[in-house]
Amino acid sequence: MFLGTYRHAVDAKGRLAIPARLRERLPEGSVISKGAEGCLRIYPPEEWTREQGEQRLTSISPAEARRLARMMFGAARECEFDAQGRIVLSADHRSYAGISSTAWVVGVNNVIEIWNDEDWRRIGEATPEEYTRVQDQVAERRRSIDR
Amino acid sequence: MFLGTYRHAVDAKGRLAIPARLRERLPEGSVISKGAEGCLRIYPPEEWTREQGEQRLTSISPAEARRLARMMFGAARECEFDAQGRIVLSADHRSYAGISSTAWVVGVNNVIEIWNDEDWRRIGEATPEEYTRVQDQVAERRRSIDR
DNA sequence: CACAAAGTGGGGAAAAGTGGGGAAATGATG
DNA sequence: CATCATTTCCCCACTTTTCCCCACTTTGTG
Repeated sequence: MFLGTYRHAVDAKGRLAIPARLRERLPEGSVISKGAEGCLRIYPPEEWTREQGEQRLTSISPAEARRLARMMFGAARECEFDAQGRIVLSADHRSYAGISSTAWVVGVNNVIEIWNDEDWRRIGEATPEEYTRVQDQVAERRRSIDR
Repeated sequence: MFLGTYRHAVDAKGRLAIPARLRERLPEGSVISKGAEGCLRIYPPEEWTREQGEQRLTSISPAEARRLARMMFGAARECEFDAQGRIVLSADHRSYAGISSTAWVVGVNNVIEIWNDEDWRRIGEATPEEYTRVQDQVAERRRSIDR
């Protein structure tokens, strides 16, 4: 389980230190990819497999499957740490997430997300009212699906 | 698993460097052929073998199957690397894929695809909003498969 | 307060990518 | 069959990027 929010520097080489608390739970073979709402996501191996499953492309895959597979796998990279526990964010990933010299690293239960300052501020600094409203929305949605 | 998108130069001799990250997973006997939507595809040996099995022609094969097999196997070549890790794209392959001086090399799980600038931009590049939508599609697809 | 762990920054070696020259192979032509 | 042109591919040189290593700063902890 990944918990907590951390604000770290991204240096001129695009390196970002992953907080030790989170890193110690990230095994070899983790994957970083683009996530919803413009964040980057680090998936531990079993989560990546669960998400992407076996989207194997063959000569007879339907057009929609081809498009999805191209985007999902093309956007991803294996997550490689240097001796200081940093990963290098590719130029593509940085521009997708709007990240320049700092980033927020956030543990979100089963995955780790990486955000730029501005976007994270919008999400992380919710007022009690917003928090309550969102909670109720999720609950409502669950009920309507279970029915 | 092949991951990531890379933009590389294609020189006057039609040579294209395959990114080291992808190349290190490509054994001897890999095959390059034409793919859907105007891309080129590199198949590792086991994927190529699978295609061979699935596309074996018999007396009862439908016309489209015959046509697909002729196109795909007729356009195929063994993938040969020089000492710098480059392959030579044949004139036929380059014109099929509309490739001149640059190309995108994309890891798509079990295969590698090669695209020209314009087509890849259309298929692979996505704003966070588009990407979020595509991800939701993958999730939706999974749910309908699991059911 | 001291020590250890975590995070930050930069220099330099190694690897990856790019481009071109020229020998060898291929094939066309007189 | 000899000659010339063309293509292929092997080799070398150069540039750029990556990543490994070291050192310093900051933070956390006993």
